[in-house]
Amino acid sequence: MTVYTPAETARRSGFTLDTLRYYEKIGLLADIDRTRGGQRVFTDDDLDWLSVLRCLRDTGMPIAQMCVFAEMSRAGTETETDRLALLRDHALRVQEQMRLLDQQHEHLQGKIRYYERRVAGSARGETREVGL
Amino acid sequence: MTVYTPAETARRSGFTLDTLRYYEKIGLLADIDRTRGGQRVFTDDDLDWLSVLRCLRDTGMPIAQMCVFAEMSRAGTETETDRLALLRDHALRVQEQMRLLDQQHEHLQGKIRYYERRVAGSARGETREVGL
DNA sequence: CCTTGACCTGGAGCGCACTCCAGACCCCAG
DNA sequence: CTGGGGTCTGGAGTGCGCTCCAGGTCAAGG
Repeated sequence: MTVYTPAETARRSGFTLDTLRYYEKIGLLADIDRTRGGQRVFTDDDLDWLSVLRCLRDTGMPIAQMCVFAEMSRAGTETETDRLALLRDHALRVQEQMRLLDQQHEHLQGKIRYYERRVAGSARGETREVGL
Repeated sequence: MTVYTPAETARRSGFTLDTLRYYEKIGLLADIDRTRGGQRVFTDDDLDWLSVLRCLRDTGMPIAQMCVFAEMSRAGTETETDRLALLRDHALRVQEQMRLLDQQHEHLQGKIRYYERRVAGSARGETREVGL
């Protein structure tokens, strides 16, 4: 069974070491193995869990809710329907986020085209900007 | 020419009144008209500009960079190529953001399907979770 | 053994983007 | 003309998610 040093785990997960320690402190990461001396030892399972945390974080879930999810994951199989509900709920918000991002990206592209026309125009000595 | 009260502008732009004042204070909003008494009066042009700010904000541009863009927009036509460059640059980041969000949304859907199988399974008395 | 770089803890500090507040002023419906 | 809700300013405060630090311990190569 492969294990990883803190630094290696940071590298692989994309979280800083400080963030990993922080996540453990607030209960997002539980039961991390230690050496006799007290240094953390991460496993592949830990990396898998970290990839879930990264997914939730990158999709904008607040840490408080991640803690709820982590807590439920520790609790046992009877929380699975709740976990499912939480994830479905979150997925809806993510979809809304994607919709908005797409829409604003369109707006941005429109602005860019506007400036492209202006810049091309001014090369030919044309004039002033008005509004959007 | 239509004008709007602060409250109406807040409603239409989706920013709070406090945020509008904050934006004016830091220079994202300049030359806002006032009544004799000193109260703000917003125009359609202001609303257009606010929709640009909203676009940039919603796509994750830091306020500092929005200030740069606002500054350039005030400066005159000779900054237009720079404005274009800034927006193109930002659009690239937005595309990367969309790519990541899409990918993590996939990950999330995978998790959801996993729990759907588990929940369906446990209804038939099956057993324990392992890993992802 | 010794060095030296990685790692530990608890707790303070930070950067961002607002958000709230006190105390005063404005303005319009009645 | 008055009442009350909307708005003003300057400045302090908030919440989030880390990030940094001091002062010490650990562990692997030479």
